[in-house]
Amino acid sequence: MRLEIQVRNNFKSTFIEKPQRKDTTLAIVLRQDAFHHFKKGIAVLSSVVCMLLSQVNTALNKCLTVNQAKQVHAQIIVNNLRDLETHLVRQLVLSQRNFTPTIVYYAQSILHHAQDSDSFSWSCVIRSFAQHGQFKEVFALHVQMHNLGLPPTSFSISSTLRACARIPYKTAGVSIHAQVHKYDILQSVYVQTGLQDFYAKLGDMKAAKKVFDEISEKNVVSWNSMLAGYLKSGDLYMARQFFDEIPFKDTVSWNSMISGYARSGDMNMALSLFHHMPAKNFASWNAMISGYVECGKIDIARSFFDAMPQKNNISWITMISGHSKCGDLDSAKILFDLMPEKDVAAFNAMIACYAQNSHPKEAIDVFKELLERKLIGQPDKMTLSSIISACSQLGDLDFGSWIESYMKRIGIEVDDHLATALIDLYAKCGTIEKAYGLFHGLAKKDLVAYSAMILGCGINGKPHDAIMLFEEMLNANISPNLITFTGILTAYNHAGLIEEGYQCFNLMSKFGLVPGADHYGIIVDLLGRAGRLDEAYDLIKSMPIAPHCGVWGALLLACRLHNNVELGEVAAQHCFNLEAEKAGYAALLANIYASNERWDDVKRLRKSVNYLPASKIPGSSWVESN
DNA sequence: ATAGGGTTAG
Repeated sequence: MRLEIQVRNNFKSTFIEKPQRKDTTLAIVLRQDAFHHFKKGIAVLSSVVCMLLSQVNTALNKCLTVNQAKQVHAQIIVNNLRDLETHLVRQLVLSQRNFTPTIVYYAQSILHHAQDSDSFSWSCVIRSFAQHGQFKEVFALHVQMHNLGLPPTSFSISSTLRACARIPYKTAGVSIHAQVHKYDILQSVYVQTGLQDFYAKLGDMKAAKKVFDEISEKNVVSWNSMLAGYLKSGDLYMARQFFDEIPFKDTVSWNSMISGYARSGDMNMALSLFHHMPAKNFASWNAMISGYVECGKIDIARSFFDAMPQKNNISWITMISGHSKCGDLDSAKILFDLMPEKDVAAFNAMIACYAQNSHPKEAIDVFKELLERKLIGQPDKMTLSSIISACSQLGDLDFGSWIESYMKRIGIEVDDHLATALIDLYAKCGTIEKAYGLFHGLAKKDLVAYSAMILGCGINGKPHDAIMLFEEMLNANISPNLITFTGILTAYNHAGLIEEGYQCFNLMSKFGLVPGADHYGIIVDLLGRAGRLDEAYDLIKSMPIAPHCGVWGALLLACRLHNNVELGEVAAQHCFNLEAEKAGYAALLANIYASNERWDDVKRLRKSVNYLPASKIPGSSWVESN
């Protein structure tokens, strides 16, 4: 009993002296203190536990784990205090940063069996789930609550509407609209705004306008949400008219309009609004930066970034990814290193930067740094998508498998986005059956998924599967892009189907696509392997864009296969001019000379090109043989 | 509690 009082007193003093946000040292001390008592609390009595639960969480700012909740729950049961159960769920849900399936499942199961569950408790949990992006769960909970005969509340409704807008799930939202009338809770501004926002987010501006017009006392949020709807539907003109009608514009209104112009590439209008707006905040500056990044004006973007009086994490991240899009890895890394308080999204931007610019090793290094610095936070779906891509580029299936088990461990569910990354990984590493399995399990097969699978079949000796998938994709009205064609042409190439490949290559223009150097490279390879060297050479000469090393390299390889000296020399010369790393090409050319017994040329080449030892190049044992 | 700015797969 004494201990109980002691805990109470100590704890109260902790709670009264709420940590000041600015004084981090004090806050940390207090938090540790609170945690200490929290542990004691579990051991003492559930009434204390209950008090600690609500107050410790305030002090600790999110730390209740499922295991701790289970301990507390056990105390609650033992002491027959079941009217505390939903309180526990609320605390558990409120204290989470990331919702793992375990937590979701556990929270739901307590809620279902709690004796004190009422509309209010359910609503709290629903709201929490909605705030953390658990939209499917939100809707499921809404239905479960309804089935228990509990009436919805204004804030369970507004949260569920938010979820329906995000999933998006139109019929559900409409049925909630009906429920709103049935339970007569349309009077709540939150519900009205939620409804109007739901329709606006789904692009049904007519319905949104109808709800909007019925709101008797419109606040600025209603106006802004409508504005966002018009902007989302791409109707800039309509949006501008609406914007001009807003009686009391706030910063959000201005920012929305600015980013609308910025997204459509009209930076002049964006800039003029930016100058005219009365008070700018972070988002105003950030919208300008991302607008300039989007239209490729990285220097102007950077000047805005540098001119900002204060930057937040989003400014830094936008700028890092801006440099990344231009392939300027150094600038990106410099900014990343300068960034004062990196969060997971900043790491994601840097990892994606390396992964997308063919530096997979560096991507993994940054990932490892994130894992080591546990305070920053856990990797999320975006981190892992990029990392899987990096593994795939390295062909590192072991690390990839580790990633998969890691995802299970920290409770990240494999969505279509991640599954597509894994398809690519398994396909590139030769585990095509696994890739197929994931592909069939996709909720929605989109362009990226098809492209990954087509390429996977192409490089795994299943050209006919690739062709089938390509047709299936066209039947599903998905238009192929340049990357899809890389995949399908690779398939034709591996199958040695020359005419079909050529036809497919010509098909590209029908989709409004201009073949890139990579596509030419594949066709050159295809023709070249078949011995049609002159045709391949003519194709290169007809290219409207400059051929890169891959194209000339393909020709050179074909010349090696068919021992053609003249074209081989031409191709090799181009390769030498284009790339610093000449050893491989030199070895190929030398092989051609050697096959033709032109030993003097071999020696001359050896002198003129400073190549690496032949052991680096497969199938080049010629060096020692003469 | 409703609104705005960023980071993910081929």
